[in-house]
Formats: sequence, structure tokens, C-alpha cells
Amino acid sequence: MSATADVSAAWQAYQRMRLQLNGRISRELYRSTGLSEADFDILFLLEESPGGTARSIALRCGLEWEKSRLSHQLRRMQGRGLITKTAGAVVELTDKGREQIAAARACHGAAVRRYFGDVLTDDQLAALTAISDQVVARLTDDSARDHAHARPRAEA
Amino acid sequence: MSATADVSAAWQAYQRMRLQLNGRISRELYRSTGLSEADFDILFLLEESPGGTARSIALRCGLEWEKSRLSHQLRRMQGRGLITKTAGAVVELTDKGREQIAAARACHGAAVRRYFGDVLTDDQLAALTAISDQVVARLTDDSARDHAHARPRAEA
DNA sequence: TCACCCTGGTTGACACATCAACCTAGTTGA
DNA sequence: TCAACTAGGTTGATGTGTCAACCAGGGTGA
Repeated sequence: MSATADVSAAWQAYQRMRLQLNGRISRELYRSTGLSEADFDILFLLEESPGGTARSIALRCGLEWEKSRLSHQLRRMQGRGLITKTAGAVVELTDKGREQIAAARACHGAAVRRYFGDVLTDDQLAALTAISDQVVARLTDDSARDHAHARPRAEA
Repeated sequence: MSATADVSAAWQAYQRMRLQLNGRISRELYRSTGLSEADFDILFLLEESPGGTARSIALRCGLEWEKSRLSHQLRRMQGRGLITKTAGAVVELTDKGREQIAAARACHGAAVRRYFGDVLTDDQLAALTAISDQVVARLTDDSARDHAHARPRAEA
């Protein structure tokens, strides 16, 4: 049986896709709009929030980022005039930020469609969704187990 | 028709998997062995080369890295005693590097199996391989087209 | 011969990500 | 009441990745 070979081949193929697909999309995004993926993610969430404002903690939950990562990122984005920080750890989109995220949405969506959506059949899209959900579920399970291990009093 | 919704759902699910799976594996690798993914990739290739040596350009072709990225990475790894640089842009594995890659292979392989190989069926592995190959092929096609565009004399 | 260009490599500046240390406010519980 | 803990946030150090500029050597053609 070549079960190991299948896993290895799938892993290698997946790694290639992961590296190249993401590299391409983020490069196109950056060259078209000057925004990094991190910038895009933040602005995207902010634009969908009512009033273009959100608390830091809401962004962190939405993105599942390290807290220091968010802090550094927001500082840099404030320096570039994309957002402002108001009292109480509330972040607000600026007019400049609004402009840029609008352009970036179009660029990003087009790239995803071109290199991903248009290339795969409906069955493949469904299969990839299932694969991703299963893998994420496994990761989540293992995290829960580790967590329970580290804090045994939760089960006491 | 919900074609757009399918693409979007698949893309989001894939992004979740990509971020979480890679984060987990690289974190486990780092905590068990002190090696980053970049370290691992370099050492892996070097160990498979005859004599544990390879030219810089061979590593770059194998990894498809930016040339400056490789240069920085090799400088850091040399500083940590994992490799040495000899005359003529040839890189050589040190004893310390050999030890570490051996341990890292086991750790990395186990993580890939646990979070990826064991979670998916043979059909899913095959499907993911096909999906990845198709996406990579599209990226390659578009690169070739861009390249041809930028250098029209190649077709003259 | 010599100017030109291309390739492989290095370097510096900067953006990005993580870790650890720290600060501040609430909460909890003796 | 007050000490301890926790959570949200900031900061600094360090490793990582990209871009642009630069350098060296090897063709190539006028």
C-alpha cells in the first residue's frame, strides 16, 4: 500500500499551492493598492463594523491574532493614516482607509476568483471546504485537550 | 445559484486551515527542536544532498526563494552553527546541523501525520492533490504569460 | 578591446510576527 | 480591606521576509 506516499504527495502539493497562491495574491494586492494582507484584514473587518469602528478586542477575536501583533499593526497603520485610535481602545477607519479598502476589495476578490474560484469545479470547492473543516476541527480538538491538560481543575 | 457563495465559503475555510495548520506545525517544530520552518527546509535539502553540501543556487531552485531571503537565512544559520559556507557559494551541513535535522524530521513528520494525514481519507488526499496541482498550474500559466508580455522579443 | 547586459550573491532598510516583560483595571476570595 | 489573579494592551528584542541598490564575474556584440 502507498498510504504514506499519498499523504506525502498530498502534503507536498498542498505546500506548493499554499506558498505560491498566497504569495501571488498578496503581491498583487500590494502592488495594486500598497496594502499588505495584514492591512487588508484589519480594514476589511473595520469596514464591516457599524460606523467603521471596532474595539481592539473585537478585531483580535475576528482575526485570531496575537495581541502584540495587533498592537504593532495598529500602530503602523495609524502612522500611515489608515486608522485612528480613540479613547477606550476603539479603532476607527479614516477616509483614506475607506478609499483604500474599497479598491483593495475589488483587487483581492478578482485575484481569488482568477487563481482559485475559476480554476476549481463546484465539487472541488465543496471537497476543499470539507477537508479544511476537518483539519481545523482536529486542531481545535487537540487545543482543547492541551488546555484541559494544563488546567486540570477545570474537570475537578 | 450560489456559485459565488461556494467560492467564498471554500476560500474562507481554506484560509482558516492554512493559517491554523501551519501555525500549529511550525510552533510544535520550533518548541521541540528550536528550528523554524525556514531552517527546516534548508537543512532538509542539505541532508538529502550528497555529502551534505549544496550550492546556493541549488537551494534556491529547490525552495523557490527570493535570493536575498536565502542569503539572510544562510547568514543567520551560519551564526548559529548549523551550516558553514565554503568557497564558491557552497553550503555545508555541520554536525550540529545534522543532529538537529534528524530530530526535526521525526517531529515534523509526526505533526503532518497527526493533523493532516490521519484526518483525511484517501479520496480527500487525492482530491487535495488535484486541487493543488490545478491551482499551481494556473499560477504558472499566468506567470508565463506575464513573462512573455514583459519580454516580447522571446516570441519575435 | 570595450561597453553592455545578465546572473548570482550580498547588504541595508523596512514591514511583519512572536515572545517575554511590563502596565493597568477589574474580580475574586481570604 | 487587601493581596492575588486575570485580561486587555503596550513595548522592546529578535527572527523572518521583501524590495531595491549594489557588486562581481562571465558572456556577447559592435
